[in-house]
Amino acid sequence: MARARQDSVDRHVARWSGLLEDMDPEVEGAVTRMQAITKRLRAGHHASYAGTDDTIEDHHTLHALMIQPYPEEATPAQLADACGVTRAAMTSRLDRLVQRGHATREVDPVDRRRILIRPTTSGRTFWEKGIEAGMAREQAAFSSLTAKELVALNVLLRKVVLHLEGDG
Amino acid sequence: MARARQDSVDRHVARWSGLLEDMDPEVEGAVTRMQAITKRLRAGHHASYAGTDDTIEDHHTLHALMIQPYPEEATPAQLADACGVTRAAMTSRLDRLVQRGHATREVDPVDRRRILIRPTTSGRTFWEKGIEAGMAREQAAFSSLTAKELVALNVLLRKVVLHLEGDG
DNA sequence: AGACCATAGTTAGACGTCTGATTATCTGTC
DNA sequence: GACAGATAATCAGACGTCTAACTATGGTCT
Repeated sequence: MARARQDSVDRHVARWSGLLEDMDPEVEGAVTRMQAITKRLRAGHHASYAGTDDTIEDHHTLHALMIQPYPEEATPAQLADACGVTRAAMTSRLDRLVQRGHATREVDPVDRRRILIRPTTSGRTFWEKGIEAGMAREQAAFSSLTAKELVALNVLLRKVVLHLEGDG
Repeated sequence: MARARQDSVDRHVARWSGLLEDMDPEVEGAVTRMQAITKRLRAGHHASYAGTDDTIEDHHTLHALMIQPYPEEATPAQLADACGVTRAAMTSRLDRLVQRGHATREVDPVDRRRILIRPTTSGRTFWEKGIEAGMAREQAAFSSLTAKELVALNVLLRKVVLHLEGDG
């Protein structure tokens, strides 16, 4: 039976597992690997916008807008929740998005405290191009897993996420 | 056979999988779940230092210092690599660490361009206390998985990491 | 020795996010 | 109708990181 090769995380965990007797190497390995994978993906996404006026944050905001139940309209608060950032952060994200012509701000005539954000044609084009490239990078990152392994991975991750979400 | 319950990621992926025909829901699910898990862990670590003068970054820096091959001595460049931040960022991290009495800066007498960082007694205490609490949070996050499942998870993640590391 | 390039650390300025305060609008109650 | 409290968005100030430029020291080659 072929023993799997060691990755950098195995070496990392081995180095300090001796110092800490109550450490679970499998937990530390899982945490460290997930951090490494997500960090790598984030760096890849970010790098793909280098040299342009747009950023990965712009794209993420626009993505949240496009997949809303009403895809042509959302409030800053909804987008902030969808993106997992504060409303203050969303304000400055929207400043950029509007300034670059990817979205519009409009006061809600029904409730004038609210602002309605809508994508422009330019915004939709930007989103579509970016989403394809982003998915390609993510699929490349997981190309070493078979379809079955990918399903198994999600079964395990889903258990963790459900637990973190409070077991509902 | 019991169908696993849906988590928020299932709903998230389902909502926009209709809009994008060339999306792989399993890849998107794995990416989104890993991001959710690491983000939650990061928030937990960060929150555990709220109300103190120390930060999770201080602790991470000190951790890198403690697990170096020569655990009582490292250069800023080594720590920056170990922490995955730039040297500029490490400079300001070390400013804080030294100012708070957790580490010392010393010019290397052999190569006077280099600075040697060493932990103080206070730094070691801070590291030990934090590492225990941090591991407890991580183990709690993965407590819904059995030991076998945790191993299986790492087998899958290791394949991904090895691939990202260039297959060596 | 002197010129040249590489290396280690720091500094300067920008960016994105955060917390907490502020302004404007809506809702419910007297 | 007026007032108190809730809600939506924004603003102000701080923090941590980044890139790029800068200073100081070490190594190499003629």
